[in-house]
Amino acid sequence: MKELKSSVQKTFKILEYFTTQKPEWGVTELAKAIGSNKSTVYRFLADLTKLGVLYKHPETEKYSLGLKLFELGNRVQLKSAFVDKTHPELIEVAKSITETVHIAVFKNYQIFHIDKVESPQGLKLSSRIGSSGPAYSTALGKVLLAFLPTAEQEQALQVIMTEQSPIAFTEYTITNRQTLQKELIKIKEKGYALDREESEMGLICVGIPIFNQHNEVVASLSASGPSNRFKEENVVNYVTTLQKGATAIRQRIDYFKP
Amino acid sequence: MKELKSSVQKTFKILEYFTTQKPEWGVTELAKAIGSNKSTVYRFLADLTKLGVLYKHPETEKYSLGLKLFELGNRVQLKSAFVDKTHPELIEVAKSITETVHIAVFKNYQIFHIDKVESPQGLKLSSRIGSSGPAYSTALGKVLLAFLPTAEQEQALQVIMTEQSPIAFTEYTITNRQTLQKELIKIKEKGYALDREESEMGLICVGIPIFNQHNEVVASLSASGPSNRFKEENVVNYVTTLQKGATAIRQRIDYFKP
DNA sequence: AAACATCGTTTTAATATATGAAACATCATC
DNA sequence: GATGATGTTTCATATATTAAAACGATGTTT
Repeated sequence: MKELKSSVQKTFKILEYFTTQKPEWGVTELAKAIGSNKSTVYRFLADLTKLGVLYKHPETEKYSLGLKLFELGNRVQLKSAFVDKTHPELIEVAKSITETVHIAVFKNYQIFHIDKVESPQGLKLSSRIGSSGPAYSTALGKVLLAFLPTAEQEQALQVIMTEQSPIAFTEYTITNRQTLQKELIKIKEKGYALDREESEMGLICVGIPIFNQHNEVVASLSASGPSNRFKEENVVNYVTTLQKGATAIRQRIDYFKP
Repeated sequence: MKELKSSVQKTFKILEYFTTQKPEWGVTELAKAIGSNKSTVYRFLADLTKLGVLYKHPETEKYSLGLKLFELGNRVQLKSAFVDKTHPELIEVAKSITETVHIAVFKNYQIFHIDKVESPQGLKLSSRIGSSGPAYSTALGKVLLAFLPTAEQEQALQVIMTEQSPIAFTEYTITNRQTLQKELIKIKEKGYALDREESEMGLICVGIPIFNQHNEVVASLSASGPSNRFKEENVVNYVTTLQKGATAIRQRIDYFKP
């Protein structure tokens, strides 16, 4: 904590420790994890709790993220001006496809999941809304890359290949720049991206771009399911349904740009 | 800003200024509004932007709430352990009722909207997820109050009547403690609350409680619509459908307590 | 039941960080 | 090209933040 200059940074460094994997922390525990003084962390937690940013469990005395963050999170424009407007359409698409449907945007050279509607069927994905993931190994990511303006795509590929040093999650993951570039060209031609077990064995995914009324890619839409259920011959139908959804979304979001 | 001691408080005081009504701010403007120095606010905004908590529009140079808050907001347990699990059920209820459906919890003696599914029909409410509102003038609020343990209800009524000094939004709004208390008893007997234009003229609302597996009220569920469409004879049907939803939700949330 | 841990909380003086006035930069508009 | 409105940087000063230590409460071990 010595390296951090401003209290603002310290505040959010603390909040970042409250993850899905570890949503509850005690003072001492957290101070140890952050490598900071106990009383310093104590004061931060106390302050944040008073504001409702953290919640202190009456019995366990452990802290977790509070309603204030839920409140602020819902005020973010991406949520109020995009997700809220597109969600009903997502429900429609999911109903018609009967597989899990996702929307993602491109952020920091990664995909950022902003909404999903889960398949009513047993097998589901476990992606979290508000979570990030690699762009190179997913249909959502590849399609976002494919429809980026050339200069931006160049730069994105550069960053992905150098700073992220792609990991082969499965034997099908594309980790090579040339291969990815060719794939992106093909995606742009076909209008959709396919991910056949590139990020996880047994998982298949189709993704299409969502354009705003300036014809800029603003997000991508996907359907995904287990490989045994996700038949080759359905892909065309999925794409058609997704595109119908994308068109409807386009009407609703005006000139939105994330 | 002089009165505020910790930077944590200053940070969230700043974030609170980014509302739905005014989601974008410039430095000078915001400094004036807060009553603080320009360069101080500038540094806060710069720090917050670097962290992704705020977003600085490339052209307008204005600041707005950023994706980091969306991310953190989705990690709040109420969202990940409650809303995510209950949302599909909400969709079902809304589909079957064909009116807007809401879920709220009780917080700080107010109702806190945590999820909604809008009616596909033209006329809609404009409540925001993550927003608070009075408990005494809504079906969601009255039903939450009605099923509170006696001691807590006492205290809640006390706070509401003294600190909130109820406002008569319409001629039907209950602003009197005795009247409200009688109403709560009736609600508990009947098992549901009705709001006939008590918070807004032309708006009718039915609400029922959601219990967890310890039989504690954890939330309330409502259907609402314009008075011309919302016929008396449908209320029973609505209640039945809502209760079916509440039962399904109860299964999914285990012993959740907000 | 005494001794020992472990946790949250409070206190303190030392110091690092936040502050605000002023100057500067950039951009419109007049 | 002067004027006024932005955002941004600088710097001495004031002040909030820091960390060690002590405290109190609770639970665990011997």
